[in-house]
Amino acid sequence: MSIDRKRQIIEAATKSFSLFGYKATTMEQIAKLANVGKGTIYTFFKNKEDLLDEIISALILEIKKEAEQAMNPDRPFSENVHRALYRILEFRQQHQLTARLLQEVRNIGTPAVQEVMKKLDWAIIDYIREKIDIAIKKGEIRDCDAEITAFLMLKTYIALIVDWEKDHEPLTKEKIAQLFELYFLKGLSK
Amino acid sequence: MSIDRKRQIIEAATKSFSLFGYKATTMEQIAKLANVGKGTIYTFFKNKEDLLDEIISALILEIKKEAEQAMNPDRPFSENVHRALYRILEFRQQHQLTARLLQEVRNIGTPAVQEVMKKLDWAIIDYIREKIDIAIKKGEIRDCDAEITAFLMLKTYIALIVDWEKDHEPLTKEKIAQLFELYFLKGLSK
DNA sequence: GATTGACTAATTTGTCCATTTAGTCAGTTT
DNA sequence: AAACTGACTAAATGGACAAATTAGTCAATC
Repeated sequence: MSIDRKRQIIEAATKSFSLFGYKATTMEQIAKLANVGKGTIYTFFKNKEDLLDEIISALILEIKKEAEQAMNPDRPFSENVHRALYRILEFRQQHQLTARLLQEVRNIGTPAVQEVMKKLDWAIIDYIREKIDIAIKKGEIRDCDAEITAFLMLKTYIALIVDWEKDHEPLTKEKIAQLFELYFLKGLSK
Repeated sequence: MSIDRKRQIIEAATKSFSLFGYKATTMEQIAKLANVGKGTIYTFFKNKEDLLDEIISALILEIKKEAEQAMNPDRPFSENVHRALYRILEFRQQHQLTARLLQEVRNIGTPAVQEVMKKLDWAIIDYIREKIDIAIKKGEIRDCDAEITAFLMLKTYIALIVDWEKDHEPLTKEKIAQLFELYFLKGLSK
C-alpha cells in the first residue's frame, strides 16, 4: 500500500513539475493530485528538493536505457557514441520534464533545479566515460583521459545542437555526426 | 578638442564599467569622471548602450592584437591556434572590463551586456575562422567548414578553461594544449 | 557651434502589508 | 500502533504604492 502511495506522489509531482515547473508547483498541489495528505509526502521525502532529486535519479536510469537502445554492439565506437549522445540530447529536449526544467534554469535560474540538471549532465558524462573506457580497452581508440573526453563530447554536442541554432540554421543529424567524426575521431591533420 | 573629450568620456566609462559594471554605472557618474556635462556624452554617443558598444569594438581590436602577438608565423597552425585562443581567453578573464562584464552576465544577465559579450565571442570566432581559412588554403589542415570549426574551438577552450574548473582541478596550459592537439588535430582514431 | 545641467518621463528601489507556501505535529483513521 | 492527515506556523513571496534614481532632452550659456 505505502509503496503505491510513494509512486502516486512521484507521478503527481512529475506531472506537475512537467506542466508548471519546479518553483510554480506547490506541495499541496502535488498532494491533491496524488490524493494524499500533504504530510504523507514528507514520510517518503525529506523535502521538496529531495522529491525532485528522486525523480531525476529515476530519469537518469531511463536516459541510460534510451542510450543503450540507440547503440548497436556490432557497429564501431564512433557511430555508437554519436547515436548515444544524439539520443540522450534529443530525449533531454523532447521529454516534457527535462524540457521544462531546462527552461526554468534559463528563465528563472531556480538553484535547486540548476543543481539537479548539473547532476543529470554529470550522469551523462559518466555514462559516456564508461563507453570510452571500454573502447580504449578494446583498442578501438587511442588512450586518453576518458572523463575529459566524455565531458568535451557532451559540450560539443550541446554546442552543435543547442548553441549553434541560436545564431544559425540548425544542423541536420547527419551533419552533426559527420562533424563529430571529423573533429573527435579523424582529427583535422592531413 | 572635441576628439579629446570623446576619449575622456570613453576612458571614464571604461573605468566605471570595469569597477561597478554596466548597470551600476550612471551616465551622470561617467560625466563627472570625464569632467564634462551629461549632455556632452550624447553628442558623441546615441545612448548608454552605444557607448558600451564603442568600447567593446575598440576592445575587439585590442584582443586581435594580443592574439597576433601570441602567434609565430614560423610555427605550425596547431600551435598558433592554441596560443591565440589561450591568449584571448586569458585576456578575457584577466582584463578588468571583460571580467566584470562576464560576471554581470552571469549574476544579473543585463541584456545590453549579454548582447555585447556575444558580439565579442563572434568577433573571436570570426578571427579564428580567418586563421583556419588560411591554414586550409596552405594545405596545413583538412578542408572543413571554417566557421563551425572556429565556433567549436572557442567552445572547447571555454569548456576546458572555464567550465571544467567548476567541478575539477584546473587544467594546466600544457595539458590544455595537449588535449586540443589530440581532439582537434590528431583525432582519437588509431 | 559646442557645451551644459536643470528638467521630464520612465524605470527602479524601498516599504509596507496580504497572501502563499514549505515543513511540522497533534490528532484521526485504519 | 502504524500510517495518514490537514490545520497550523514561521518564513518567504508578491503586490501595491510612494520615493528615489536615472536615461535622455533641450533651452540657455559659453
